Amino acid sequence: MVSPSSIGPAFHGSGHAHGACINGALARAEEVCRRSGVRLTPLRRRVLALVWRGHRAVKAYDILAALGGGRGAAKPPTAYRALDFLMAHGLIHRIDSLNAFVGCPRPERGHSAQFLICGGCGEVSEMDAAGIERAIADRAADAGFALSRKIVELHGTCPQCTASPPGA
Amino acid sequence: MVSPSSIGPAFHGSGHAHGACINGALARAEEVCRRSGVRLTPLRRRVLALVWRGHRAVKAYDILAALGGGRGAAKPPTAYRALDFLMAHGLIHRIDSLNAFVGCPRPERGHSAQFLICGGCGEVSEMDAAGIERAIADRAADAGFALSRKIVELHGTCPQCTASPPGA
DNA sequence: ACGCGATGGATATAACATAACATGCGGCGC
DNA sequence: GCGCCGCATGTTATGTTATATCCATCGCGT
Repeated sequence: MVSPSSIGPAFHGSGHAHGACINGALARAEEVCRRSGVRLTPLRRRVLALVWRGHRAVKAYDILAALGGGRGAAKPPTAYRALDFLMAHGLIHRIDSLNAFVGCPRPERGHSAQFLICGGCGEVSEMDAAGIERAIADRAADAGFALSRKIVELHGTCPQCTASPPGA
Repeated sequence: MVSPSSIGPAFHGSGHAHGACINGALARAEEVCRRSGVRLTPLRRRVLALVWRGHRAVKAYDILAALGGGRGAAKPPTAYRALDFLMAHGLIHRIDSLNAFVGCPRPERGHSAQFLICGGCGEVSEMDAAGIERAIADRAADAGFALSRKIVELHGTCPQCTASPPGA
């Protein structure tokens, strides 16, 4: 194992038992909401599960389509409201460079994260790298700039895709 | 001059002679295009000047509106094509978290930049901080991740706005 | 004149996001 | 029980951002 004690930029590849990821995420979400005294309603739970369908970033309109396919189709605000709630409670993150959302593996901790985004398989891995945080904080301090939101989205190719590209 | 040898996270505040910024940017752009053997057409030049109207990020549809106000209004592809060209040649950057574009003060150098974005005045300052770059490269290497595009967008409040908030 | 590539115009539509208002439903005081 | 309140969701409409596709034009080499 590369990074035992951090979130770790571990890419999952194609063959892992993903059900455990989803169930774990839902359980952590229940706990977070219980502690904050807010309600993880069935709709919000469904949306969270949809975001956790994989380790890729999911688009709002894909959520929407999955919520209500046919006639009684869900409308955009339904999805966006649930997503806003989940973001407000740190259960998901928005990836601005993709206009998409990804589940947070550590919702318990208020954190500012960095993301590795593989252009091959689409997988998004969340890090909490102290070195990057520190470098950013130092440079902002030099500039007299008071930081609020730090966006670090790193695009590239994950180890698995470097070894065996998806197209090959 | 505040930061003689670096790009410097210098915020300009409200009172500086901005014409020089625009003219300088246009002159650098001419030079970059000349060297690359591509054409800075009148349209592209106009769009670049519009992006440089200030040190804030500018939205594509604001460009569009400025291009053709009335009946013979410019159409979206006109603006996006010019913006794509300017980005391809490093003359402007896209700020993903704002869906907007900002002029690059150093188009000569291929660089990967970080941005400080003030929520008070809207000013965007470009940095090229070696420490941040290094921390990111190190962490990506640890993860076996091959970087291509690095997005670092830091939201907060600039020194001027910290001292005297725009609303006050 | 002819072909060719680059440029930009025109039309249409896709993709992403929010405003404003209506409805349902559960808790709570009384 | 009843009225009221607040939250969550549904509904309608619209605003914002971006792209696909096809076509007209222009400069240029031959």
